[in-house]
Amino acid sequence: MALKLYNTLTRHKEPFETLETGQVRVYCCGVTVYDYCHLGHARSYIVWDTVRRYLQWCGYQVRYVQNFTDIDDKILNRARQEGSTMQAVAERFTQAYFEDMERLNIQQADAYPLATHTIDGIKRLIHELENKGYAYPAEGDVYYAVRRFPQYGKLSGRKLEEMQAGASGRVAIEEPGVSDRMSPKKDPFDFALWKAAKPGEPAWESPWGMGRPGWHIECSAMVRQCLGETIDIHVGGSDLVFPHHENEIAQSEVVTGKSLARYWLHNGMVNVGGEKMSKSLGNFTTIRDLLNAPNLLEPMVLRLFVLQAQYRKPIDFTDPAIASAQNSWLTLKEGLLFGYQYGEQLGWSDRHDVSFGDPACMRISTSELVKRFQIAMDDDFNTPGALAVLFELAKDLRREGNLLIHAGTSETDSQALRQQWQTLVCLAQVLGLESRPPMITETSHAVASPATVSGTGIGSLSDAQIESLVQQRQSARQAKNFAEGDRIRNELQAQGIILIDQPGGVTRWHRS
RNA sequence: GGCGGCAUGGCCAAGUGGUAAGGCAGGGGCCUGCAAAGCCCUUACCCCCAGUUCGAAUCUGGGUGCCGCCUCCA
Repeated sequence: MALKLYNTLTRHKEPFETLETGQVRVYCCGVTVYDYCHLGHARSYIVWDTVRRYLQWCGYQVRYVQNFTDIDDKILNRARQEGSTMQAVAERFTQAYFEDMERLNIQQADAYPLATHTIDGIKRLIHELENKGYAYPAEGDVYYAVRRFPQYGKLSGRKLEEMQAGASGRVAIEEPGVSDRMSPKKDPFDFALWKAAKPGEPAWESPWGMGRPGWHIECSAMVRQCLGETIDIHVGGSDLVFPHHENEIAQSEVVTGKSLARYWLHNGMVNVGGEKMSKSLGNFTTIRDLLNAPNLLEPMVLRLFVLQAQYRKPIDFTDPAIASAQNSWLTLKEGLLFGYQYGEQLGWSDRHDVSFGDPACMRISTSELVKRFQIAMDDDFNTPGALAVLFELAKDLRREGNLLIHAGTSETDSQALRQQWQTLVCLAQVLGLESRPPMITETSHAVASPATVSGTGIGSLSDAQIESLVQQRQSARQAKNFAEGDRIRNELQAQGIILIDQPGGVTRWHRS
């Protein structure tokens, strides 16, 4: 049993080996903070959070670093539009990022370096590149001379000769007189390490004049500063493979003479109608738009939606897909809440302990199901396979719960059920899927002993009123007056009271 | 044009040589006055063609279709 990961660098699944025993250093490319995060971002960070959780569960000590790009043309444009400043825009959307991620149960990184706080490291790196002859200044900019680095293209598997500069259609092919400023690049594939400041833009002093860093260089500087010269895992969206990660490698490896990362992992895109969700296409939905009114989607639905596909494959964001995930989550949630709902009835004496329901305090056996979960996750984080295990546990628990509600008892051993529940809670937590009751009160047994249930909802019937109506219905039914009996049941149902007729003429009830 | 990826039931999705996990949605039956719950049953020629093999969704070759990247990107 050993973890294997698909490494973009080699295009193979490889056994995972750490640089230092028991320690994993991970760098994740973060967002440019100029707008709210959309579902593409959600997927990426849910996936990497799950990878991190799994590594932790396997016993690794994980150091996880993720940057914020807080200087960029898009941020400046937004600031200009709003009559605001780059810093204000960046801070606002950084805050929004944290809010969104917290809802999705994404653990905080160990460090969040900012581009604007890494200027010294960036300048040092550029300087070293310049000294080694890989960077050249031009009109206040500094460029990386891509053709000097023979290994350029090793991550994305391309050769400069085979690429068609400008094929994406986004870069104006430079023709004399067309652009207002001819690029001073010596080669179209060269990229900017440092950009000369335009009037009025934030700028830092440097040996090349007032300016600001290019995009790619910040990650090279941050990895080096926060994690060291070689890290275990570098992750990000598959759209970053080229040129961003390729450029990071070119920058870092020339300076250090060492590999930047052992494993490169890339997540697949979120599609809409078969096309990539992106800002430029305008087909994006922000995380908050999906989770806030009017959708009021539980954040775990989004998490589940993402984890139901293998992380490298594209997923299609559609209404039916979300509806399906929503129902799936309901099933899982019922299982996760099982202990809270039925623990008392099953005689779990520690139900009111603070640690009840805390996965950290649970001990799960190495059952067949846990092994299956592990085998799935060990295979390049096969979360759909892992989820199949969770569903088996949850569905089983749901069945037991139904039997407890409807029959009042279950054949299954209480401790066996407890083991199942704890296994589910623990494994679900590895995937970041969690649910706890909104509040636990002494009187919140939703089932089993109606007399102790307190009706607190506005306009709800008291227990005595309910009992009385149930009695009336019993009488009607005994008199074969089923119309009246059904009328009373419907009336109660409208108030959220569910009646269950049992063999022997006993009617149980509970609030839904 | 170059590089890479994908194609499995109504929808989603695992599975990389031995005869198809799981989720969602549906159908039928038992039980029940009706419900609820439970139980049982139920839907796949794995894009096409050729090949290798005792045996292929899984390997090889050739098609077809879709997607991503080729300096904004998660």
